[in-house]
Amino acid sequence: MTGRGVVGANIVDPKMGPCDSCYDKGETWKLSRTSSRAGKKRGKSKSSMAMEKVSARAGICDGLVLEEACHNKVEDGRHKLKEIDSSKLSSPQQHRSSLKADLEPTKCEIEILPIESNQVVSPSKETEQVDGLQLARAEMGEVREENERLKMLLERIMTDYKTLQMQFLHMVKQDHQKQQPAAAANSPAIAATSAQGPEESSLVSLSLGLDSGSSSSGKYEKEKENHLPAPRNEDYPHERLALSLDCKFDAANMSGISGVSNLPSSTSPELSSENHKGEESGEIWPPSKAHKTSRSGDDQVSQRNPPKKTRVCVRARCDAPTMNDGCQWRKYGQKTAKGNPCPRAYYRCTVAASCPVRKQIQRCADDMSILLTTYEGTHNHPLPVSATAMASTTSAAASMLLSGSSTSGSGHHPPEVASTANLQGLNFYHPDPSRSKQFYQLPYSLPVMSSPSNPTITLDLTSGAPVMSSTSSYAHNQLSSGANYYNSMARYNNSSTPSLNFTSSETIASQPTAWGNGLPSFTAAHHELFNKSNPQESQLLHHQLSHSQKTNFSNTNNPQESSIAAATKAITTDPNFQSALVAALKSIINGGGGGGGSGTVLTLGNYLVGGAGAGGDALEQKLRWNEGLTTSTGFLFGQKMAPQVNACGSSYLNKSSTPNSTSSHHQPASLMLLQSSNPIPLPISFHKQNGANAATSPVDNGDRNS
DNA sequence: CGATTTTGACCTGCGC
DNA sequence: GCGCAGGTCAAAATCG
Repeated sequence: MTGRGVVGANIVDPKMGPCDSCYDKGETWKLSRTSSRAGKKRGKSKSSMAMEKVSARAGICDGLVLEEACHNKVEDGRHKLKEIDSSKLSSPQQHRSSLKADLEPTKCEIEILPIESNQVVSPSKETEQVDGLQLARAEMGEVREENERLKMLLERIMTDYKTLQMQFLHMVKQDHQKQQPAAAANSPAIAATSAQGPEESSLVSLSLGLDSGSSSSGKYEKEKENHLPAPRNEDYPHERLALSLDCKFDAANMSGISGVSNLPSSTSPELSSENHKGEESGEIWPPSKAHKTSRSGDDQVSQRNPPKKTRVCVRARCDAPTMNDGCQWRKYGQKTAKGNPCPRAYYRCTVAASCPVRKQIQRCADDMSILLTTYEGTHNHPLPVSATAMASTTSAAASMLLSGSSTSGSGHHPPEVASTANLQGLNFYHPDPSRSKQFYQLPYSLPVMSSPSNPTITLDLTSGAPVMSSTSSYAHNQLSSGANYYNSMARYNNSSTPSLNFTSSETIASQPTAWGNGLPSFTAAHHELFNKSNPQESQLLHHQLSHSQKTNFSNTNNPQESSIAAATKAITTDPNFQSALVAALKSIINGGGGGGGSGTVLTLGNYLVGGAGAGGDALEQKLRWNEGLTTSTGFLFGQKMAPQVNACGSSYLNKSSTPNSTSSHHQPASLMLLQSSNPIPLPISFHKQNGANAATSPVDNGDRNS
């Protein structure tokens, strides 16, 4: 659910496909004319491997159209491998011909064959060829693994697609049912025994005014992914509600209902807000902007950029003027907002000229060390790797916002009940009750939504701040004020924690309307992490945790403790899990760090591991597991840290300061992997240490803009 | 010199 | 209708 846009950006990169493809093709043809046979074969196998990858990716990008082709490739490769193995390859010539048949595209084969037929094989060359064969085999193995991974990805996408399809069909069915009001309204028994089956019927009857199909399907999807047994019917009320995570679907449903568009489901805040806004779908941006853009053509804009209303506010401790989220931003305005001495800066994304994403940055009035970054919109371009974490996070948060609004349906919960949640280990809440108008308020039924102009959801990333997502916390915080806000959060954290992280099984008891039993919640959380790593590692992690949770969950009276114990056990005792997690972390660091050169420190709770200059290997070496570590969920985000404690020393806070003066103090990045446990959160965070080249790292160079 | 930031003016929505 | 506040624009200033 999270980071759909991000994933899409990575996979459906319009630049990547063609470029790679062309390059690979060129390499293939060039290598086909070289004299070194082994090299030729290696080159060819690589190029063909790359071509296969490209074609497989293209299959994904085309929305599974080429799924069958990918399957065929995989099967074909397997078949050929078997042939190679079974033939025993009596001679080098046979080796070559077999490999050629396996590895080379037919085009290249035509060129090579004449050369081969005229060649006399010497003993030295023979060994060379054997080496080449071994290399080729290894490469084939890589190709096969890659194909397997792609296959898995395709399967997952197919699952999503099927789920979507089911939901769509269900919606259509519901529409039909609505058109027969007499039968539907007067005979609930009929509905309960409809062809949808007992599960879905129960879902319908238990619905809080929402389309049930989407959630149920989404639930099953999650169940599938978790390899969990199908839940019992009596669990469905919880699970039904827990499905608020599947906001994409709800959003899609809503869009269908409102007739806004036929766009596929998306987690994009714009789309969601569009759905919320209904007939206001033509509006893109705050009024003034919308008016101006409408002058240049409403239709164009509305098609290209859905309206942006949903906001995601990231609240993080950051002494630097801005939080590095990986994107490039250009400041276009600054305003002193009422009630906050610190001015608010307005940025727009400059990665793409037409990108509608904007953000606002402002210091928290109560705590100058806290930076409030409000994102609005979704990037319409491929994102830098370093930007995907934050993008996916905000997207997920926006999704949660929307899902909350959709699942609340005809809900009767007080606003504070719905206004706090925890997504992927993040804390969502209204940071300032006095300004609640601006912040996330769940509309209680779709048709009569009292949607604020800019519904905002806040992610509390203030490291060290307690997890606060409970109703009581918020209620209390509404009574609290100012600097005591977080203290009150800490105090009330223990009472009930309907958070989404997998430690919060207590949710069931304390707030059944929140997030269900925690297992799927944890899945949603750690998927974020897993998806950034090797899928196999992801699966391993996934399996380990799921299994541990399943095992311990039933044996403990306190589900929360059991979850914690399960995770702890999985983390601390299982070397596979550790290695997988290390690999995942390495993947994140290498792929998403974005800031070159500086060291990486892994923190588990208060436990520092790694050090300056620590790369992946160093991380792996130094990774140790803190006994106090109770959970590990998978949220990632980029954050800028600065050693200099100068809360308001940013250029936009102090005119006298210059970008140089601020950027030179930046630390390249901080990756926060969190999450926390109850009662005391133990964030797992990566801190890019202030290396000598920090100031010249790519991240730092971009900081000036962000 | 181009890109970016600053900053005052302007526009719009909303509450009274 | 008026004033306020949020948001944006665009010319000037600044930076690399």
